[in-house]
Amino acid sequence: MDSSGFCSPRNNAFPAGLRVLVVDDDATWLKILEKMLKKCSYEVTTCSLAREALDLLRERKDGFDIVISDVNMPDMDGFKLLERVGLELDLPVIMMSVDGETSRVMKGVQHGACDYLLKPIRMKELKNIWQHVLRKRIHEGKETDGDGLEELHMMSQPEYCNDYYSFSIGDMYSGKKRRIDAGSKHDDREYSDTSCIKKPRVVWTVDLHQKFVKAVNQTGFDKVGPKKILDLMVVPGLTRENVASHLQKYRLYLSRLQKDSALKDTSFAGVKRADVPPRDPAENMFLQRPIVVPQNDDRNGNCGTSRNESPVHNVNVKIHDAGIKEVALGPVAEQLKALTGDDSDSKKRNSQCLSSNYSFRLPSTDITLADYVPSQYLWTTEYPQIQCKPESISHMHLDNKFDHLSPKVKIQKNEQVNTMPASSYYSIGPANRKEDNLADREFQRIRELPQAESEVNLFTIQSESQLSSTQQFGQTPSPTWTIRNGSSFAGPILLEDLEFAHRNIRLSSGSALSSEDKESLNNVLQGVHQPINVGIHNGESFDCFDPAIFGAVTPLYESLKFDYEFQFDSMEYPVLDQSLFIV
DNA sequence: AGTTAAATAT
DNA sequence: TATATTTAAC
Repeated sequence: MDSSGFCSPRNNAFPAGLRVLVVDDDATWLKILEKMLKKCSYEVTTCSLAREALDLLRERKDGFDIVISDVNMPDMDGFKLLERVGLELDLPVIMMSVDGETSRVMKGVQHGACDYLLKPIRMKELKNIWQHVLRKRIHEGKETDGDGLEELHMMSQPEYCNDYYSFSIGDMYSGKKRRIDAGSKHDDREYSDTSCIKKPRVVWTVDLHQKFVKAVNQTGFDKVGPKKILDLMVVPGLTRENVASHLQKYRLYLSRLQKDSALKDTSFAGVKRADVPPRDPAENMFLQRPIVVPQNDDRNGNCGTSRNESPVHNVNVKIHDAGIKEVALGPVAEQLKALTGDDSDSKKRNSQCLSSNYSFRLPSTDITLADYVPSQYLWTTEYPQIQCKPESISHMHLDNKFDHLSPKVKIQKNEQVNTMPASSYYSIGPANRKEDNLADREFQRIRELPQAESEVNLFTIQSESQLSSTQQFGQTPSPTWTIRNGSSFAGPILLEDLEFAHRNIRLSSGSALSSEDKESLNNVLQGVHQPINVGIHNGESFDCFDPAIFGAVTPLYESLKFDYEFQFDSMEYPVLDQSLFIV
């Protein structure tokens, strides 16, 4: 009604401040509640004494919209206060206490409490208290038009204004206000029923996911829980449930990888993987490394899309001052087993199976990238950092000014293995160009190869560069890479396959390819469902960040493990889309 | 609180 | 239709 500020026209602007009076003798709780309520964009007044509260309410008759009061208070029973308020002011009152003793709750309700909250109180509970105000008004038939309703509706999506954080959940909501204009169509039931309040969906941007992974890594993979991650992430508005959900998905993705790799192992006749000395499971976290990408003009990290567009397109990527863009790398398949171990003593066993040596061998023929690269895995980042999912390829073509630099690679849509990121965006961009003689030589070689042969050599060459990379790491070079034709890949892990393929694509197109080369690449990558513009451009470097190698390179691994800001000298060790798991 | 699975939204 | 995310349930 008019008496309430939050409902009146003058308070049209969001966030509308529902005026809440909090009464609690416990100063700590008072503080906490105040903070939480303010986060909800409410106008908060606190009071440590029931009598004081009563006085305040009487004094400012129309100064509050709702009262939240603790049950146990020294000077006056919370129920009494409740009674008084109900009698004198007819304001909705929410009672709260630490215990949920039925009789108390009952009493509270009987005395007219519109709700009974148990401490600790969650944000979402507070967030929705406005409903009580509205409901009461509606029931009293005092609301006139839908004016107040719409305003209230907006409040269901409070913005968390916190200067401290670079972004808030509010920013991540897909269509922040998408529902508002549709408000007129909603019927009253939606507003009077608590269960109808829809929670804005959290969009797991690259940025957010990075935080997530970082948190996971900080704790230790086998120890993390949603709560811990949530705390570590420090993202206002994000809930434990959100994190739990993401974690679930993450694990699912990982286990899928594992399963696949296991399958491949089985079909891997003859060659057996040599187990490496077990390491601390805690070590077997996701490998994470920044992908360093030269940045052109897009410095704000919003790649190619504006806030208004579908959230999925809104990929946030951290950009360093130097104009470097980095994207978190996801997990390496090899290390997944630790995660998904379902048995009690999984730790021990995991530590053993985690880091195995890979020995691929391979026939160097009949390779079809299409067999190894599900379309979902295609990264589509291009120079002026444009990201899009496969379905949006056409857009990208339109947008990509550097289109001509990238060969059009067509990839066949594959089975749905490891499709963690159906709607994921890979930001695999070109790494900084640093002199890589080896790479140059290889490019050169590719260019010189006859077309037919070059197809085959894509892999061979890769294997060599791989080898050299390994050596750079001070590793014992891994055996020759081998790829079988057909659907069975000699390698142990799918992720690797993908990465491998990726690398090869990049390798093959990383240099200024001749038209023949492009053509041949197209031939290799045939079977097409959707034309994909693989974001490749000149100066791309090679990636040698391979699990096979990594598994054995403890030192390096260690150095990377927790260091996300670490400016990886990635020019040498280009990147892999471990960011596969970007949602 | 952590997980898992069902329900929804996109 | 397939996924991503939220809810509910264990």
